[in-house]
Amino acid sequence: MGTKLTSREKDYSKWYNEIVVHADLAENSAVRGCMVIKPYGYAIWEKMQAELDKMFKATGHENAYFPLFVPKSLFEAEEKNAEGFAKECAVVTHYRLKNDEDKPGKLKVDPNAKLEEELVVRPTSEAVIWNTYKSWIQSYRDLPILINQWANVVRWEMRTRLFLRTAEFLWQEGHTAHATEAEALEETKLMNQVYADFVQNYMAIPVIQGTKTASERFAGAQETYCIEALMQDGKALQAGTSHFLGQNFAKAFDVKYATAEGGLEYVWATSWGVSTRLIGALIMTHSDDNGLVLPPNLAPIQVVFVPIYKGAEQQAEIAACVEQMKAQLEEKGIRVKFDNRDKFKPGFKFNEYELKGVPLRVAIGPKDLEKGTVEVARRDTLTKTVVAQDALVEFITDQLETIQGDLFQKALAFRKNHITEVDDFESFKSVIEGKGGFVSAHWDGTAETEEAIKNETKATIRCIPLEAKKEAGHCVYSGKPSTQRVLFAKAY
RNA sequence: CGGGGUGUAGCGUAGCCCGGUCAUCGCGCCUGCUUUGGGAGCAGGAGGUCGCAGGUUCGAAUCCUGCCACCCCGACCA
Repeated sequence: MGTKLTSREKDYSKWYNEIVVHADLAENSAVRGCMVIKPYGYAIWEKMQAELDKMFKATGHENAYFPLFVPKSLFEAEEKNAEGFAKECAVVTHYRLKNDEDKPGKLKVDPNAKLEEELVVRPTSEAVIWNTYKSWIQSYRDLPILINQWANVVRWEMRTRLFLRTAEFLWQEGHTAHATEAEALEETKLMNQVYADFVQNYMAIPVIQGTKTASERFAGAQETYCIEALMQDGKALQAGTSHFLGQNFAKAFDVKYATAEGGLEYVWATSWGVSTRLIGALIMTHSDDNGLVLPPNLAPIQVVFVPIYKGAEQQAEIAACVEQMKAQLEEKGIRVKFDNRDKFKPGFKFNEYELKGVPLRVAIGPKDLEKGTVEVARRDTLTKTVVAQDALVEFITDQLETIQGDLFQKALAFRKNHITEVDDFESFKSVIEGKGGFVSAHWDGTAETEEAIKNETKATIRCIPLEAKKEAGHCVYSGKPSTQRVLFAKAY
């Protein structure tokens, strides 16, 4: 606390970091590239987990847990997947330390404790899971398998950033096995839709659903569906992916099932995941220079009461009044905090909860006690309204819903303003460099063009939107014919 | 791994070019009094091997050498 946030225009990255740190969400740990998620940040993640978990269960999935370590031989079984992740794997080579004879009090790796086979710390779990599925699947009666796991994974990224790209991160990964291609494809699309619903309805972040180009696809996937969000600085963020894995993993791990007709077939696979990166998306979508702005559906605290008083007697009087209102709100399922700490002044608390993004703040002092009112302040608009105490529950219920909707609409309007249709490469470059956001343009469908554009502009194809209308056009780079527009942007 | 930069109290920093009361300031922390409707004021106080190891010098935070760590840009990326 105590720091005024830097302006976004000057230094977006610093602005983001300050919100994360000062809003008490997370900080860098002593371990390179890793982050400590602090209680308030974790509470947001828990809320996200709870809502996602409900949605997974509602679509027929169950939770399970698989090991952190992947023996190298399993890891390399699916070649494309292994190749894609090889450069960022942490590897366990030994299982014991011993005293260092040369440096008293220090330890060293015991060379005699070298593992026969190295263990890869999972960057994703397809390999261990498919190796397990092999023993679970014999018949069509065993299918489908619809499993999700909540876990941590490690990807040894060169450059890290709190929430957006940490060396270790928390996520969920769904791994399903199906008898038919059509069913697996349906599952892939279903989970893409679940993600879109969650991110839009709970996080109030508008997303574009689409598929990835071959070069941006998940390593080992035949098709990657994604949701792409747009941050306030005009850069795109991949918010969640759902992969159709075809029979790649079934073949790599030899997972076959007996069909009803007596044949033997490889099973079809999907995997899908979202991570703590979503918290990063939340921050960069809604926050302002006063700090975090949380959508009511996810806020760990939806309403905070701040008392204003002189002396213990008045404090007690106000506390009694607040407790009553608090109970009424909690009865409606609203998450309420009463900050009755005597060590901090009201002004300090006002700023603190703004920094933390609590959607509504209720201030109550002697004047209110007299008149039977309270002052309600909205975090997103920073506006204040005086409300009668007996109308408070209704007012707050209504406001929470309004804020949720307004946040989404505001972000949606911003995104609409930042999707620019472009038909020539000069405009393409100037939009990417200047205004930012998504550029909707024709593309000839080749990896070469995609690569060339990336090299010249740093913009990548974020997705081929599911809802793109078919229209004849010419590739913005090569001039070759194209049938639909795709979305380009600079991305995180 | 290529290119650039930085390491001074819990955090953020001044000083370094030009060696000499230089260890500076802000936030935070502790104590006391006054305060409490938008980040309180005053007074007092605690806290530092100036990244590490050498070297030059009468004298090094400052100059030289070597390490180490971190940050930024690139390649990679949920």
